[in-house]
Amino acid sequence: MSHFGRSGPPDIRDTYSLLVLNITFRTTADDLFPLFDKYGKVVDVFIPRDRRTGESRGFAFVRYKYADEAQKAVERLDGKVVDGREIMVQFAKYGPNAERIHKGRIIESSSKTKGGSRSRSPRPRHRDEHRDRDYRRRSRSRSRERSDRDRNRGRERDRRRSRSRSASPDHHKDRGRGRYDDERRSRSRSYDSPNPRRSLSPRRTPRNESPDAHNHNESSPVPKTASPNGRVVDSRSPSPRRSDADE
DNA sequence: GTTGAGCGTT
Repeated sequence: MSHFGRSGPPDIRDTYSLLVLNITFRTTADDLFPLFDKYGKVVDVFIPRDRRTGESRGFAFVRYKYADEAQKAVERLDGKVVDGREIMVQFAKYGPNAERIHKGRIIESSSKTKGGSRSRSPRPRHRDEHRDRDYRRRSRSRSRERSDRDRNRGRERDRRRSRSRSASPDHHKDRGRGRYDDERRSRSRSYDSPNPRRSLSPRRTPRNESPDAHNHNESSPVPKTASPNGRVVDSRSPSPRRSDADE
C-alpha cells in the first residue's frame, strides 16, 4: 500500500528494509519517500496503520534496493528532525512474515534452524547508547505509567502493543479478575456501607415524589413486611424516621 | 483533536 500503486509488497527478493521510528503520526509515505530516495534507490515505503482507526502507528518501513545505500541512509537520516520530530532510522530486524532479517535483508528461516529468540536483544546497540539509553529509559518510564493508566479505559490499544512485547503472560488472567474485582469494589463502596440504614436515612426527599407516590397510599406497590414486633417495616425504604429515632 | 514504545501491507 504505497504510493507506487501496487498492492502489497512489491518485490522483497532483494530489498533492504529500513525501520523508521519516532516519526510523527501525520507523516506519510509520500513525505518520507523523497527524503530517503535522495540517498538511494527506494523500492517501497510503507507505513503501518491501524486497522480500525487508520491512523499512523508512528513508524515506517523504507525498502532500499541496495544495502550500501540503505546503510548510508541510516547514517544520514538517523537522528534527522522530520516534521519537528527526530526520527530514528535503523535496519529492520523482523520481516513481514516474522522472518528474521540480517542487515535489512530477509533471511529464510527455513534455511537455517536457528533458535534465535527475538527477545535476545531487546535493545540493540545504538549510536549513542551511553546517554541515549538513560534518556530513553526515563522517557519510557513515563510512558509506562501513562499506558497503565490509560489501559483502564482503552485495552485495545494495549493489545495492539502486545504483539511481541507482551509484558507478562499473567496479565491476561489478572485482567479478567481484576476487572471484576474493580466492579465489585465499586459496587461495595456505593451500596455497602458500614451502616446501610444510616446511608439511606439521610436520603429524605419529602418533596421529591417517589415513583410509587402517584400510586396512592391505598395501594402500595411495595409489599410491606411486618416485623415480629408488630411494627410495619417497609422493605424498600427502611423507615428513615425510625432509624433516626432508634439511633 | 490526543498518544510516543516499537518491527510491516495484498
